[in-house]
Amino acid sequence: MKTFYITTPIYYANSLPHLGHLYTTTVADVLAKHKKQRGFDTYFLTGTDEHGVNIQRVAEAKGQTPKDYVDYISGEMKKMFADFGLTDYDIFMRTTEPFHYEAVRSLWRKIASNQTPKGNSTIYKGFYEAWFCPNCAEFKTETEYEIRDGEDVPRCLVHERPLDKVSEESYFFRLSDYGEFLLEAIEGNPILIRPEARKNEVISFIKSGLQDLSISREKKSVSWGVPVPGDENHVMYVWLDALSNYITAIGYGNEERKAVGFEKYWGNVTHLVGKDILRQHSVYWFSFLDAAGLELPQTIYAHGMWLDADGRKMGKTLGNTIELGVLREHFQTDAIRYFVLREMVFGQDGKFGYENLIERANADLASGLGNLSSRTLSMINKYCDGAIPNGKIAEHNYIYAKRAGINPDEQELVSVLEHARDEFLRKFDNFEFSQALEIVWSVIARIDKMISDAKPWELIKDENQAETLNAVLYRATETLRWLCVLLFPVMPEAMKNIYGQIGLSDDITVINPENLNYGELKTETKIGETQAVFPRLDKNKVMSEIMESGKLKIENEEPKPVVVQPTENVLTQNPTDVLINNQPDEADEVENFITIDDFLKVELRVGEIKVAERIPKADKLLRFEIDLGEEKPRQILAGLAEYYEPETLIGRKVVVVANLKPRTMRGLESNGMICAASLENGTGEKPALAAFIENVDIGARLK
RNA sequence: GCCCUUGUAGCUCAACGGUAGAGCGCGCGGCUCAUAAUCGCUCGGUUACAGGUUCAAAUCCUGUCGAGGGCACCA
Repeated sequence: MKTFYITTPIYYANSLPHLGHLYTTTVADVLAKHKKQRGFDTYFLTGTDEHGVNIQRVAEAKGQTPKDYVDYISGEMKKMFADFGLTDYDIFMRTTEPFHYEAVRSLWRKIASNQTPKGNSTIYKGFYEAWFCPNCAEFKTETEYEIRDGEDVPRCLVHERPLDKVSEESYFFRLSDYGEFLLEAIEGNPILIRPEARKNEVISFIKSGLQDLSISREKKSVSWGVPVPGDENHVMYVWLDALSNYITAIGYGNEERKAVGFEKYWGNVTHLVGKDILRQHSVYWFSFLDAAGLELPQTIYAHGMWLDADGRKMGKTLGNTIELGVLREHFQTDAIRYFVLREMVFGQDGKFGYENLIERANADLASGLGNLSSRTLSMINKYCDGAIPNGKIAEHNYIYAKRAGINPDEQELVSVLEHARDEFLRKFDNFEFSQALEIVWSVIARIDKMISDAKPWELIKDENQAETLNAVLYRATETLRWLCVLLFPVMPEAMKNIYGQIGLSDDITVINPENLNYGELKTETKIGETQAVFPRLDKNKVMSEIMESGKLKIENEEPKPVVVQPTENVLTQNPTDVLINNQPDEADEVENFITIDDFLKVELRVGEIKVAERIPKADKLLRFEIDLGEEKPRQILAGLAEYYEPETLIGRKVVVVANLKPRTMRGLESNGMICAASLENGTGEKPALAAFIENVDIGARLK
């Protein structure tokens, strides 16, 4: 039997679930359901990565044991998955499972017993150097210390005291011997790393030279991890422990999971990862696997990140994150699933805004698929006593069918459906979900058009058209049946629902779309009770509710959690090697202060508007000449034309960013920026110019 | 500084080197089975710019500019 093994990253258990977790897991769930339908023996892994110094520290800060803490986080993750219907995973992997300890230790031994492609030992003991703050009693990472001008020794950000350079014993993996092996494996295989652009990045990273990788820490500095076999003074450090979950979960190196079937699944694994952890999943993971004498994965696919509706990165500070609570409260799970697959070109970054989601749900689901189902079934109720009519047209009635604009031969529709189905599957197999869905929607449009052309509500009045009417309704319903099967993995609940409304009761989860045959929908089948599957959303109403809940949330916000940055290995040169995770998480976002120096870079000055006028053919721009106490007034352009009459601004004193890089707009150079309070919540309210209550001198600097 | 990707309609995206299309949105008209739905029509493009190769370029090559990303460097 063909097998398919799909994994999400195991999410690092140091922060609560967010959109990135939901997204990757959703895609994996869709793929798993799809492959199951198509007869694959499918295995779906997700879970949490639960070791490491970060978790140890967060737990300590909360006065918990690390185990209690990761139990809590993984519990939250499972709850979130359940909230969004993501319950079909075969294992929720946790690296704290005893079987994983056993297996990863066995993997370590296996690797250690082998040699690198260049005949060296794979693992050796060395030293790595790190900066240690005695006051904190902790090693400090790049993000936790600063190097001041003219100083060599970094200072702890907490105590501002110079750090000690401490040399610590560590085991290293001889990654530097694997460059050629990796290049050969990756360059020659077009589907090993996808998409192509990411593959190129990995290749160029490898070509720039690989350094050996520290894979352990002394137990005295990091205790929360898997002990190194044969040296209980060390625990494994991050990657070897975390990545290996993909094999330990299916039975590598342990008895407990053996029954799952490492042999049958491993050759057919697809790893979904965020682009931020691709390198670890390729360079490190492939090398570990080779060192253990194991096959490489079939495909590792790096997907993009979700940006906000304006294309900016999401973050706490910008307040533009998508809140899972809001999604759950206001949107159908199936609509979210559809949206994330339809809206993002898989592999590229995508934009996620509540408004876009509402628009998609209304246009494609409510008006599109939902309405087609609704109009078709309601006509069957009205015109055919609620039973699927016969779709055949007798030859002597062809003339009437043609008169109604209907091709008497259903073969034309059959080829359309078959072609759409084949293309859909082809795109799906190639991870082109967005395009696959587009194809399905072109079929919906076609059936809508068929109905409009045939006008069943008129056919019913003409007894010569009885067969035409039946054929139209049969064709529409049979198409719906096909669409339910195709779309089931994407929108499982809704498609089951429509499938049931058509009057079908077999198990849609195992209907292979490849085997769909036109005409298998049985005449005389009684259709089920019809109901709207996709509710239409009132955009304004939903948006204002979301805004309201957003405000409430900010008021009730808990104090910020302790900031913990990932610990880095100082010797390896990859400070950005963050843990298994994807999407920016809260812990990364908390610290976002600027220094006084940063602020002083911005030269804010008081200026008086001398001239203000509209610019021909520019709807938004106004041209100003503003006196900043310089030789002559500056020309500054600002997008205020929609909100202010230029005349009313003359003589006003405003705050100007005086050292902004000049920029040309509408052919005019702008030498600064006028400061105004802007309401960026999309309500279109007018901005307010910054002003002073007291009298101020022109040119005065603000600081 | 080096490298990768990308630039097509207001927006999101298509288009083996062969007549630039679709969806959404906008405007007009039709229809009533349906969830203010749906159907038709219209509007919308010098394919970022400049060269080159070719019978033919959105597509291939070179350069410029813009966007995103990776690495290095700096902080």
